[in-house]
Amino acid sequence: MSSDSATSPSPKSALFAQFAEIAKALGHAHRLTILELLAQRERSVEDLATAARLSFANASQHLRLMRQAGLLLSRRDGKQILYRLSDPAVLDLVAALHRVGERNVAEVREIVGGYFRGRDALEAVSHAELARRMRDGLVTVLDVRPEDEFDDGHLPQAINMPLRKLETKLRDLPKDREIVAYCRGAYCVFSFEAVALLRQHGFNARRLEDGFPEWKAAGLPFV
Amino acid sequence: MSSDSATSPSPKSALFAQFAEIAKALGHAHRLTILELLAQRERSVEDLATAARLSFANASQHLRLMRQAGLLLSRRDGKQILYRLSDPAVLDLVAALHRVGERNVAEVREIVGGYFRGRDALEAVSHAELARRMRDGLVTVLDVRPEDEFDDGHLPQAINMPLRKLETKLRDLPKDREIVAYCRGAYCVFSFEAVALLRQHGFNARRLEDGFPEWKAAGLPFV
DNA sequence: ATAACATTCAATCATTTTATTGAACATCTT
DNA sequence: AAGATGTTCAATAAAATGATTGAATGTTAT
Repeated sequence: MSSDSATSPSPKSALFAQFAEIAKALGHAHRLTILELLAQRERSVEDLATAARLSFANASQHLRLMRQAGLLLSRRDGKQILYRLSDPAVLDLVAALHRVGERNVAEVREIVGGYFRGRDALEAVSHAELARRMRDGLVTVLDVRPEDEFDDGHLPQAINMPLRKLETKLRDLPKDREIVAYCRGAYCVFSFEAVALLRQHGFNARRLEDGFPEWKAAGLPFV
Repeated sequence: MSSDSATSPSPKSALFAQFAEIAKALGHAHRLTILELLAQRERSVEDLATAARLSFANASQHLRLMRQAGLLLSRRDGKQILYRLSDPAVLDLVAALHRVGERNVAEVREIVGGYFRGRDALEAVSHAELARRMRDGLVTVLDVRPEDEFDDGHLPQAINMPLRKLETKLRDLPKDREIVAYCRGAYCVFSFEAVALLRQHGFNARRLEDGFPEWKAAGLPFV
């Protein structure tokens, strides 16, 4: 029996309470959505609210909470308040969360295996592999995020075709080179949909395993 | 404006809801305490409840919640139910949580800088460094966790002296070799207290940066 | 100054969590 | 079979969280 186990008094409990606040701040689907959006780039409250389909005040509330927990920082730019991730470590934290889910939660495995993997018979490309193939000039890189996110930063030489416009622009893509489509992150549906559509039309397409934030975080070059 | 940002329907929201459940399961100081205990080894409900100073039913409730979230697994052994971490990825997740806190939460920096760092003027030893110094036979390794945790697994050649017994056993330790004390993890107070005590008595003592679970997770040998 | 705008704050209500209690269940011992 | 033990379950009360509303704040444009 480790009777003296919890004998340690305040400092550790205080720490753990703080860590718990951080975890709580991650503990809501809307907040995870907001984090994914902010992983792409700094955004205003209004912007985030509409993108995440939340009311203004509600988005503001979630943002404040995450800022207090240390996940976000904000700055004022004119009338707007712009939020951003406080630290790349936040991306790691979210990634760790994803990994635990994928490995240990049946529901997650089902969704990932069923919906995501089902649409994507071929293996996805890791960012390291994509970087190599880009150096060798072997691939066309397709960014299927919304235009504004593309404008704010994207992979070198990537072509931006938001999913909705993709079908009308297919003629601009090469049939003889492999196309790698990427998006916001591992669970962003855009790139899955894009690859499915491209394959239907006879293109040789694959998906980047993760997304733009991870590419950036890995220290790979971007524009 | 990325008006089509949240157009993606169910699968992603369902995923994020699942991930949020995992984060929620981390979002309570008591649960983080339980996780730290379980990082050492498998434990029964009763054991955990007393170690974490919780009522039986309350501990059971927290455990069930974490199991449902995928953080823990349980098995029956006779009358007892033994819980354990479901996956080393859970350790990574907790570590990522700590890192975000240390880097971005003022309160955490204060506690760590004030209490923990204050007691430990010298730099802590990383597990990689300790492994090297152990190979070279340069250090005495001191495990200051409770006896039962030591019995269930510890660093090779480590001597177990739970904090309460340390003062009475000082004569058994060498004054001419460096002593490295370790404990449950980075925020386990035992090793800080131990090093402080040892230094007071003229020993050359340092702390292992993290703890036994991290040593194990790094693939280093243990008994 | 005044108006318009972006965001936060405060108050509210519905919902979810937490801790406690005591009963119920499964397993072992006798 | 009966009792003891370890754990879970169900019910409850107190506390925290989430979403909505409308007012308040700080900024820019007129």
